[in-house]
Amino acid sequence: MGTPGSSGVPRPSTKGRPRDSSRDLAILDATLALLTEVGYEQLSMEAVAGRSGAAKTTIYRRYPDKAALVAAAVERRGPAKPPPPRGKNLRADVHALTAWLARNISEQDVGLLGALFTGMRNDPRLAQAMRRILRRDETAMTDNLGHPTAEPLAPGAATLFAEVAPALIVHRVVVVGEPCDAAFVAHLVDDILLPLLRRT
Amino acid sequence: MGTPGSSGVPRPSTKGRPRDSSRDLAILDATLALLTEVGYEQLSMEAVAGRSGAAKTTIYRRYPDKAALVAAAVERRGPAKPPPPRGKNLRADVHALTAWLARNISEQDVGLLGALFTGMRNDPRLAQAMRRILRRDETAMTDNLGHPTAEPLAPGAATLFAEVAPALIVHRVVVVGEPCDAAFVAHLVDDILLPLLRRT
Amino acid sequence: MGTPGSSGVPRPSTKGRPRDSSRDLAILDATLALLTEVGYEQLSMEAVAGRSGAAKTTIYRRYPDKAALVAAAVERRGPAKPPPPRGKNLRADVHALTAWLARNISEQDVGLLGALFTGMRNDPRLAQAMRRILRRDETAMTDNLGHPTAEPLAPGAATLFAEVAPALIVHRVVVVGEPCDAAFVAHLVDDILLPLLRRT
Amino acid sequence: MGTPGSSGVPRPSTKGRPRDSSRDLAILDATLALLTEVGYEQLSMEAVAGRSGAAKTTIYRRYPDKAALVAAAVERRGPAKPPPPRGKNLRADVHALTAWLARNISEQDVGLLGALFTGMRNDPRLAQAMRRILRRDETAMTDNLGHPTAEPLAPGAATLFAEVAPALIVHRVVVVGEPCDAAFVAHLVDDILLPLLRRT
DNA sequence: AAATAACCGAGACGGTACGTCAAGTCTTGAG
DNA sequence: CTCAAGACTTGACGTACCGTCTCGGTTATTT
Repeated sequence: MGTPGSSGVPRPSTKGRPRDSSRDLAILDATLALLTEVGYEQLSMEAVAGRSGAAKTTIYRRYPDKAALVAAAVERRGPAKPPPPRGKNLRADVHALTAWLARNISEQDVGLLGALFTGMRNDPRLAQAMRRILRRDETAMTDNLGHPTAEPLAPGAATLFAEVAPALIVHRVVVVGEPCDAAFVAHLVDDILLPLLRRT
Repeated sequence: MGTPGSSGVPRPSTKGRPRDSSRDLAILDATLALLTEVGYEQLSMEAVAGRSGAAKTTIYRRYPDKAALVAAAVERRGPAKPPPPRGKNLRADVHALTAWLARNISEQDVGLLGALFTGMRNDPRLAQAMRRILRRDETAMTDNLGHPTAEPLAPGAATLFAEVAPALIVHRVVVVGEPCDAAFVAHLVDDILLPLLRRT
Repeated sequence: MGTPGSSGVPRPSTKGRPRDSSRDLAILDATLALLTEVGYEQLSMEAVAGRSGAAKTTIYRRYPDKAALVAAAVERRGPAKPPPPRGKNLRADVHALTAWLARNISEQDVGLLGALFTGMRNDPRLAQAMRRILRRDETAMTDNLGHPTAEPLAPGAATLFAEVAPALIVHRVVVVGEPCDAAFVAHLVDDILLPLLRRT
Repeated sequence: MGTPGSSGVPRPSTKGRPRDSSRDLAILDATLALLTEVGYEQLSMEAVAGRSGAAKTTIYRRYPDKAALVAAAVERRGPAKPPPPRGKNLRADVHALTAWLARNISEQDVGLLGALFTGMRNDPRLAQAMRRILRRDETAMTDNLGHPTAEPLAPGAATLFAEVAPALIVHRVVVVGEPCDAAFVAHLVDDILLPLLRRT
């Protein structure tokens, strides 16, 4: 991908002036900020350069194009930690997890989806990377679900949760166009998720 | 929106030379064709003009910008008719409906989502229009579900189906990035949809 | 030229509804007004149509293009009458004539020159027409010069005056870019015109 | 004006990639060529870009609009050198100078006048620049007139020549619309210029 | 009186060119 | 070799007029 963390291809090349790592931060910070401000389509490389104080060359030396830059910026942010389950009450745990997920997707992942669409057409490998990031965030909660065994769950319940909950939240935000408020989260938990987790 | 299909408000304006409806067709056809060929982002007004044989001004007279053009092009296409339920076997009916929905979304609605993202930032009313079209397609099947009563369903089952099935299919295509093949449809029907429809 | 006054080619055609002569006036008035307001280049047929209340078709039915329209508008204005010579004092007569000419050229003919330049490239016959109008205005004063014989003049003095005076005034306004004020007129009369008229 | 030739103000800006001077040449050459081929009105920025091989943005980076581009193109051409006076025969000197001037104006300055008219309305400072160029060319001959003193001349004779000769030549070409042939030059010299220069 | 024909307004149509913006590449000088 | 700055090509944007072409409707003359 050409990101600094990647190992092989783009040769960190021991000779010459070393890359200024403060530039990495500035670039990715500016990208994230602009991404949430104006969205993916309206985000211009020129604006990233301007805000970060870096030259366009410096950005293009690191990332081959806009989509890669956005991918790197979002990847760096890292998977936010989901709230740990209390373990006593299954509904409370699922509800907390769902609410946290709804907030995360609404606030952060929407911008990513724009990048995904562009990337899908231009460079399948890039689309793959975007998907990996999105999936990483979505599946981050799988591990913590049902561990302390509040209640016996069907086998594959965690996987099922990780499949259904994000899908419905994304659909709500993007296609339906209404916010993931408390009522929606409750509906999601009580009418869809819990029946599936218990009965499967 | 000013699209030809809209009633009343934008004054068909009896004065002056009437619009050439063959231009409408040519423009929308070219738009749909290019949309599926190159996707929303790569679709340029210049290309639409070129392929349709219409001048750019003729397009801009009808639609204020690219997003409105795409919205109109997709709206015209109309909601494809879902397969009618046989009524004997609930699983067979749900499966047929889901498979049909998966095919439709994979083939047609993906391009729309790109338009939706751009429209969300630029013009909320446009985003609203795009959502309306997407929802219209998604809810088209609601009416036909469970009518001949193959099996007693939970109240609100149809609504629930219209909420969950499209969400998971879109998520599969866009975020997961894998095709909605037979195995996935079966999984969707047997592990998620049928349990919800029967038990709620 | 296609102007209503012209005799031959475009057939006033006795059949059918006759042309509305009020449209002629409105069109030519609007043209003259816009010509002085924004100049020849910035004058658009659309603006003439808008201001005159006539449709573009109505204008193009009368004049084949912008240059012809402007030519007709200026021609209609007609040659302003130069002041009659008093006859007693040659210098006074020449001065009055020159001052009148300077005013006329500054105020009216400047717009024409733009049309002339366009016409020169596009349609030599049109350029010819523009020149005829300009020359008609310029030579209008020839007849009245020196008739009551204030002073014996060289043969061809009137022709010489009609050749030199307009040339210097046009040059002053267009190329030098300074106004034809009293000082310039006096210089023109005393240092150039009178010596030529008396001595040739 | 921001033209490359201007000193100081517009910051040559030592930072960044310097402007490619070969682009300057290509652009101005193409402009001059097209100017003489099709005239000012028909000269399009797109054509200049095409012929010069430069992108439109490269042209617009240097010149704010068409008139400024034309001004720069003409300015670069520089004042053609008038023929040096032989000094023996005043009439021969004046005739040579006049013939040279007639040729120059007919061939080159006519296109400039079109630019001047547009510029006059759009930007007075630009019109000023165009006038400066035209005047520079016209007054280029003043210095060489009468220096070797072929014959005693009236004071201010050179200035008078620079005022009258160009005016009559421009008028002949533009307004009268007839060529500055040998007969006209002779008439100009013998009937107008020499009497003025000798007697004033 | 009816038919015909040219007129008129309005405005759509295919074009050409405009001047702007952003993308991604290239070229300088400095470190 | 990196960095900031900015010039460069490319291609699309949305706008303004051009000159032509329907429309529905309006006068006139001719049959």
